[in-house]
Amino acid sequence: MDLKKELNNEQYLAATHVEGPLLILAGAGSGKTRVITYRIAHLIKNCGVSPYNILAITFTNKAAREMAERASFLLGEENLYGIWINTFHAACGKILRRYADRIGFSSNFIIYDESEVQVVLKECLRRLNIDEKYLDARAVRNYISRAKDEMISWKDFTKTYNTYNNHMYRMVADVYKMYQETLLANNAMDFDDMILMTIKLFKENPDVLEYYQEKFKFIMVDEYQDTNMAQYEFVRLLASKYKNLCVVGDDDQSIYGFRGADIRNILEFENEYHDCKVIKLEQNYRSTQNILDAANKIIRNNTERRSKRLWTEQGRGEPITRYEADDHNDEALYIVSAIQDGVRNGMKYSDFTILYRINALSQTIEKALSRFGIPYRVYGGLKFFDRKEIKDIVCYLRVLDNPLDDVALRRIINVPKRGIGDVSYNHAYDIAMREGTNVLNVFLNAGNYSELSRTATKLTSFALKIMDMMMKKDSMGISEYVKYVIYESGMIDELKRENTDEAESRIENLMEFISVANEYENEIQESPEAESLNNLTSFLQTIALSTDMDRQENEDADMVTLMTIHNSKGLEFPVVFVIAMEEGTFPSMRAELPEEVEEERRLCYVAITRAMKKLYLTHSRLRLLYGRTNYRVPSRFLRELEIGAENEKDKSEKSTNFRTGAVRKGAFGRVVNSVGDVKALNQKTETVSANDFKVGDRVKHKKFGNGTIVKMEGSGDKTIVEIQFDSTGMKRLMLAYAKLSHI
DNA sequence: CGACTGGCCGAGTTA
DNA sequence: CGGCCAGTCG
Repeated sequence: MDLKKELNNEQYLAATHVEGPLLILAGAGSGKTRVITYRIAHLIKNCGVSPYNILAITFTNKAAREMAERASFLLGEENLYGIWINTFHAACGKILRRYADRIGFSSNFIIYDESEVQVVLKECLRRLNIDEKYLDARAVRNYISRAKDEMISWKDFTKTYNTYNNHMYRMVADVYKMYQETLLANNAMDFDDMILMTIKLFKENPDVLEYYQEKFKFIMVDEYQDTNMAQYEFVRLLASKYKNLCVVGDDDQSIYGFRGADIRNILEFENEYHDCKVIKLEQNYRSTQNILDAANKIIRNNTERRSKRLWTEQGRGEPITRYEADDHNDEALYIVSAIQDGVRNGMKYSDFTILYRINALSQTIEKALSRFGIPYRVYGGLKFFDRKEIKDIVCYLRVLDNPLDDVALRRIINVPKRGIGDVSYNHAYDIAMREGTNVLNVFLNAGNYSELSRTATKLTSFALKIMDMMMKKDSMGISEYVKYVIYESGMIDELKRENTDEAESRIENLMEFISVANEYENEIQESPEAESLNNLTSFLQTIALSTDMDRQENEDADMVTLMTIHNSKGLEFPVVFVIAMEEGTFPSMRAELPEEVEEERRLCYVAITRAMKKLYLTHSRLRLLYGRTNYRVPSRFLRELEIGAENEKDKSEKSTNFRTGAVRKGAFGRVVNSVGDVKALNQKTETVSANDFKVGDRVKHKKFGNGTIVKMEGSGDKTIVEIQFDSTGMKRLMLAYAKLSHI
């Protein structure tokens, strides 16, 4: 490991900084993960620091995993034994499990996801007689979450807002209080609480804080610009003894203001730690100069930032292409053809990524991709762990882990349908409260209560089934047990009886969940610090902190990727499409204040800097969104980028090769795109005319093989042919792009 | 008492 | 266009 050789000068200075605070301002693509991992390696190998004394914090599991992989590549896994490379939430989770009793929780506490939080809040609103029309659960959730980001407890909240005597805030304060009491009573925390409870633990238990301060003599925080006040405080407490704190971030990539990220944490790091060293990484190893120019052009419109300018030793590369579509379908078809052209020229599907501001925009693209047989995967949207069947099985496991988990119990009480509903549950809940026992216990003895007489038999047999499953808990491994519960619960039988495509896919998801459990088992075996907790508890915690991005299902599969810009942060792709660059969508119509628009602009900066070789920016004059078709105005970001729209007439030609950025007179009257590859322009294939084909013709397609045209729609460039292929079935293709030939 | 259906309202980014 | 709730049917 020759640091001098493998790092540039700034990277080297950052990686070899050992003691005292260090701020690394790392521009997009400047090799920041590289610097962190080399610094870890340097500390351990050259400075004699024990891995046990190192804490590295990231925001996503994916980033944590990548960092751990790269560090063990440098040092070998055996030399990392005892290091913590975790997300904020996972690190706090580990600490809290160990000391939960010090703050009034038991160590198998559960983490509520957003939908469970909503359920609890709705219940609170109902009990407080607050009309949801005036104050709904969503709004309350926002108030509470923002308060928690700033470490404002319900007591503080009440105090502060009492002085304003504002009716709305008073109500929020009441809900906040009841919400926290409910969580505590259920031995549950929300995501925000995990950080807050750890801070509380530290503040109330100096011995615990001291222990972790000593343990984590060296602390590193990735994506520091995304920290909120609570996370800042967590880090500050841990680092306050040795001050060996290294934070890495980029103020230009701060895009989580809406969840409380406070950009001041990074902008004011130097004031907070005044003897700190600051290193800027500006050399970019990811993108071409054209892409970086665009990024610089966009971000210079922001005022609240530290100056930074990305540069590269790579050449100018491909010009950036802007495409103005007629409508959302046209936009999708343009992307499809650009991808098909790229693939025809030797690129892989996995080289292409489509980024958008909001999840709803993936719909049209998905339809077009599947229509043309292009493999793709969508991150986000309806997430795996949000699917009904997955939540159901998770709730089964939660009840089996902790029979007092009423929220989970309520969810599975009628899954599969067994004729028990809310009314029975509520009766049982009241009885349990009255008698100081738990709901499951009441179910078991349902025959003794007149309120439950009608459903008593069903309730008792359900409770017995749960008890039966509980007995088997310790006799098998996690994945085996998960499988057992999935079948034993009757979920599979019910789905099989439904016999629909949807049920089929739910069964597949449940099977996939078994492999999630399987993966967990494998990871646990590799993990140095085998958890002392029982397997089920720890498995449940792990999946509570998992997201879609973390499931590495055939990661190297050759597929086009679709995701929101937020999800794309930290990733890179050869070809990037940023779609729906229109006012109201990007920037969002909700961004009104100047600082909100600046955050949108940073988001645009993030999107642009994901691209390595080629960047497409698309927008449409018409778009169907939320069930309405509207006229759209091009995004102000396109104007700031000074890239004119492509000429409509050239659509079919231009799509024949992805290298044809070409010079075009733009909508803003300026010629900006640099000249494309002339050779590539000349390589374009001759345009296919609709007149060359008719229904019934036998044709050949490069990918799908031989087939028969069964239908033709539209005319000219827009002709769509439906072909029954001999081996691959029915496909609908754009004639202009399908490159068909007669046989 | 629970299941099912129709109508209405709302529509962002996330660990 | 879709999720959720209220009202009605079984």
